[in-house]
Amino acid sequence: MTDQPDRSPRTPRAAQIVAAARELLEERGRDELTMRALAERLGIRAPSLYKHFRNKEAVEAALVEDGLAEMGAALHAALREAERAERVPALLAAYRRHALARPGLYRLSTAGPLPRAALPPGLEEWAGSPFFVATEDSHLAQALWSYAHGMVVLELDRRYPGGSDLDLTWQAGARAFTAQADVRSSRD
Amino acid sequence: MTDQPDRSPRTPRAAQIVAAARELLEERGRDELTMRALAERLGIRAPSLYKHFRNKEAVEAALVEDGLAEMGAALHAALREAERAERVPALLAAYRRHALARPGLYRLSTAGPLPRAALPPGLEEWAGSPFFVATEDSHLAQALWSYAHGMVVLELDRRYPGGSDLDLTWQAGARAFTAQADVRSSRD
DNA sequence: ATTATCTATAGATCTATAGATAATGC
DNA sequence: ATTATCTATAGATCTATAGATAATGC
Repeated sequence: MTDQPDRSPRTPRAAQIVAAARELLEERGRDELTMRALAERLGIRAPSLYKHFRNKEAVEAALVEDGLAEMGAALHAALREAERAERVPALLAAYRRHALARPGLYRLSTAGPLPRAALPPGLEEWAGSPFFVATEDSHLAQALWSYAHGMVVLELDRRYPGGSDLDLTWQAGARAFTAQADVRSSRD
Repeated sequence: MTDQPDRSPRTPRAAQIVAAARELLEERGRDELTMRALAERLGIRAPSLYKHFRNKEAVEAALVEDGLAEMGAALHAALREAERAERVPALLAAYRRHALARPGLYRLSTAGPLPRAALPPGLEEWAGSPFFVATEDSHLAQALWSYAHGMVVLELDRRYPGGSDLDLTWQAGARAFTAQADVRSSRD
């Protein structure tokens, strides 16, 4: 388990701007995260933001970076604390809890193409590596990640029929992936 | 396996508008599906569209309806043609192929909240019912659907690391869910 | 000196309504 | 008559740049 990759430091003002952007994102959603609204929240005029970030994309990339780093940290921590046999369910539980606690940031950092050029090298891989640790198989790891992501986005978008017991649905998936991970590791 | 629910008929002109909207959606993406661009593609002015659809939302709802109905038809057909033991992989293969063949429509009809009030009653349930048939368990069905959706959106958004062999990833998930469905049905 | 902010503004959009005019169907 | 279209336009936005001015740090 390697450490989180190095990240470029932010000036104090840039950090404040990102913090405000995040509040806006969570309170009002991605569509309303505009340079104007962001400036207003900070008590300045929109053009002033451009002295700290090149453009709106750069602000969003900073948010995505934070989203990946925080999710990665949560998943690594979950594995650290879990018994070996409980890795898959522990990982899924941490993924769900973390994503639902910051839905705006989760969506921003997972929907649409990743601004890979603007991210610290290795961060994306580091954030995803817990799935490999839990499954010990690269394809099963990607499948498990896809499952977790699908569950979260469908839950956030209220796509499940009313009355669905999603705890049980998460459990059903966890059982399927746990069983498969066990099968594969017992073969070695 | 019940039949597809009844849907309200469209006037010929409304059907043309929806067809043009769909082309626009696939060619240029959701952001560029505007009333202006849609009118231009039809050779008319934007205000004329409002004689056929109440607003932009209504046009989108018609697209979502088509997306659900077509996906449902594809999934029902896949089950009809599959051996009992091959239901889960057949369903997943049909889901993937269908979604990737019309990515714009897939995204429009699965991202964000469903405009349930504007949809034919029963359509949503009918489109999702193949997952229940394949798994014979409502929670496993929702988990399987979530997995399929997660795979598709991550593939469309190019989220998997370069060089990933997604065929193998789909297979790994199919095995996990097939095994679990077998376990559960052998208990009865 | 340097940095952060401001005002002013260019340049692009969008959705949707009101009322006039042309085309079509009995 | 009715329906489909048109023009004109209200009313809201956005992002981002240029150049001036105020605030801050040596």
